[in-house]
Amino acid sequence: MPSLQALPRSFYDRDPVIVAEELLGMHLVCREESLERIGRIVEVEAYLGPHDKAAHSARGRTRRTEVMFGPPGHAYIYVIYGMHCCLNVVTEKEGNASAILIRALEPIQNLDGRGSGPGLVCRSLHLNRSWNGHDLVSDDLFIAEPDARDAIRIIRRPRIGVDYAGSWAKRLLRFYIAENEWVSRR
DNA sequence: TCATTGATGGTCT
DNA sequence: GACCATCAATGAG
Repeated sequence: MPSLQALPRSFYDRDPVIVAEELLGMHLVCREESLERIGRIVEVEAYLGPHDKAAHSARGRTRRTEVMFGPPGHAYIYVIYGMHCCLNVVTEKEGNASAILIRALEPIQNLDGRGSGPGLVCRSLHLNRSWNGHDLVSDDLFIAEPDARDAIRIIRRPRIGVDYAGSWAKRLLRFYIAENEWVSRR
């Protein structure tokens, strides 16, 4: 069994667009009660910060968005439409409030059901709001570079479900792996 | 294949 | 009380 090494905090402390593209193909690992769940990240969206009208942090620092404003390398998990959780990764220095939404996973190990769609990412990993703010530079929830990373082709598209954000809705901030069957809404 | 809708809750005004 | 970074099931074409 190869030992999976959590990516260092410096990985997250960079331009969110760069982090988003490099996250594609990485392995997301969640260990709970000796069960290890692993999914390959195949689809992400970048949210750039308070100036990005589509980002939660655009409405200022609140109880809900507190984690986004914090230091990089932490998990921002929120509930949407009452029944779904979405997993984000905080990027850049404390105060920038940028983050990457993990939209889809390709099952590698112990995933429950499909990992396709931002709500199902959390469901398949058994993540809930108690993980909000969790440090990803840890050994129970983290992202690691797999031993063999296939060459991938990245597709850039506008983000989903953010039509209210004016010109920001048109920006190509959604990234996914070309021709991957686990990507949502191809 | 596309459009509609129900389930469901936290956050902000 | 309105608004959502949703999903699955349904029914019409």
